[in-house]
Amino acid sequence: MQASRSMLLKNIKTLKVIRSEVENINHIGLSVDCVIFGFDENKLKVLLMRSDLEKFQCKWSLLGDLVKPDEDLDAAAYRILKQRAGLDDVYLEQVYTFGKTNRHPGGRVVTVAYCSLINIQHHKLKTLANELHWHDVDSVNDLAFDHKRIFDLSLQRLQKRVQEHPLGFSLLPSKFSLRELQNLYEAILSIKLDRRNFRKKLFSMEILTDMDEIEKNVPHRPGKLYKFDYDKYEMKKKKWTGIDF
Amino acid sequence: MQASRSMLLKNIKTLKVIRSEVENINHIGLSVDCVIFGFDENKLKVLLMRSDLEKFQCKWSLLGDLVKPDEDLDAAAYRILKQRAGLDDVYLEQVYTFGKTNRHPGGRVVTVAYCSLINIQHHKLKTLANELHWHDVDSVNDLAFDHKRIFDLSLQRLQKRVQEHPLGFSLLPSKFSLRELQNLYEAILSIKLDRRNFRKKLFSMEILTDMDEIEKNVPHRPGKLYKFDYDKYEMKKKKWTGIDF
DNA sequence: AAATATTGTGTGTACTTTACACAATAAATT
DNA sequence: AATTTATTGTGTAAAGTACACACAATATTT
Repeated sequence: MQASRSMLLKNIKTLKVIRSEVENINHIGLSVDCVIFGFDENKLKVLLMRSDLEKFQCKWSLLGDLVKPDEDLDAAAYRILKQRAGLDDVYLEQVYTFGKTNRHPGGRVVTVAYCSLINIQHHKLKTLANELHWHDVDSVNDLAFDHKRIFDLSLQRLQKRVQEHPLGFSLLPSKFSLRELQNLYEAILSIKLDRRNFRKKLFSMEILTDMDEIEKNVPHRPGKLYKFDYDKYEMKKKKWTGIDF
Repeated sequence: MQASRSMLLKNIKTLKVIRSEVENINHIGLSVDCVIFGFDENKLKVLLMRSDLEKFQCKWSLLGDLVKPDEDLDAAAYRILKQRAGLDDVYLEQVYTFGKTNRHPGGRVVTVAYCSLINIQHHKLKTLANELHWHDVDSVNDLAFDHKRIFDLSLQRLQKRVQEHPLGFSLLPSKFSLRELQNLYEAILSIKLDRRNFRKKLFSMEILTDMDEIEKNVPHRPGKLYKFDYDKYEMKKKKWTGIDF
């Protein structure tokens, strides 16, 4: 044991050289990929970067990187978001872990997907090492690695979560009209909603505060502005019991 | 590059000896932990094993092991279940990945939790290396590592999933009475349900087939037996659209 | 002043959920 | 054989929720 420790110290340089080989043979790399959703021009968007791997150089990919050995998994996700896009103050949620042996061309890498919803106006992106771009979700198709699958699952998860929890509001300005809110749901869920029933539903939930302001710079009758009241939501939210399938 | 490869071959034994050190310093270990739920005597149960680590020798733990470098993540989960409990033919579902740096005393190990529901009668356990036991879920409290947290989250996930999908049936014999089914839901969700409304709900879903048989060996009027019809469920299942929070 | 685009509002119908009580039956006990 | 016990099987009314649907009011642009 003592012998092997001193040998380790002597071989440290050699180890560094051969580390990539060792990793491929004996170890599993761990990465995080972030699927960041935004909403702009009535469309749901996803933030993508240019892949840094040669093989995939021309393709877009999710915002990802390897997790460091002394870094909490969640912390890695926040670091990556900060490093790749300069994003701070966003809430990330773990989605799923992808672990096929052949999913990454550079060796065995298991990746944990995280996702977030941000207001594109409120978060200015800092482009650093990598090129960044907001893509329409319906035109995402040819991503690097297995990122299309990761993206698809994240979108599916978002569609479910947005129906069960008041997440949608974080994609909008803090004051919004009911039309903006309805457009948001229609975009995320790819459905058409009845305007009267949508309003009735939202008002009956009593989670919106009337700001006594109206929209500006619209070429038609302006709508009233509201904000989402989280406390009211906490009071009123459904408690789930019983079968529902 | 060629030099480093031959060096790798020469040092392979040394590398094996020092691997655990290297792992602690440079690498992240990856494991899978399985949370297996069962149902017996009207109680929800979870399958636990004795920890193999010394420090935790007296504690129970989830069924887990390291993922092999050339093994798909899902495959590792199925292998572990087979090796630890002799279980085959069960459906596993990924729950969450736990990645705090300090979660495992033996070094950096990130673990992916999987969960499953099985019928205790239909799957005979094979105790191999490790002692196994079915524990009542409400009396689970002092597990090894962070397994209590993993268990808690898995139970929470189960409670949600069982309300949205017809998973509960896999915990029962293929022919069951409505009382057994109701007991199951009451046990998983820790709630009391109205018997008449429960029956009405289930019948109105038209997912049960009447087997024209009755219970045996009950000290009271026996109930009719039914089976779950997956095809009917597929036809009838809810499609979710709209806001629901 | 007229045209345009969108806001704001109400009602009836169908369906779903909930609360609640009593007679029928098989087994076990006397 | 009669009684007790434990549980099955059944219906209805009231409250709430979901859905389909049309028209007048208003701010902006032409």
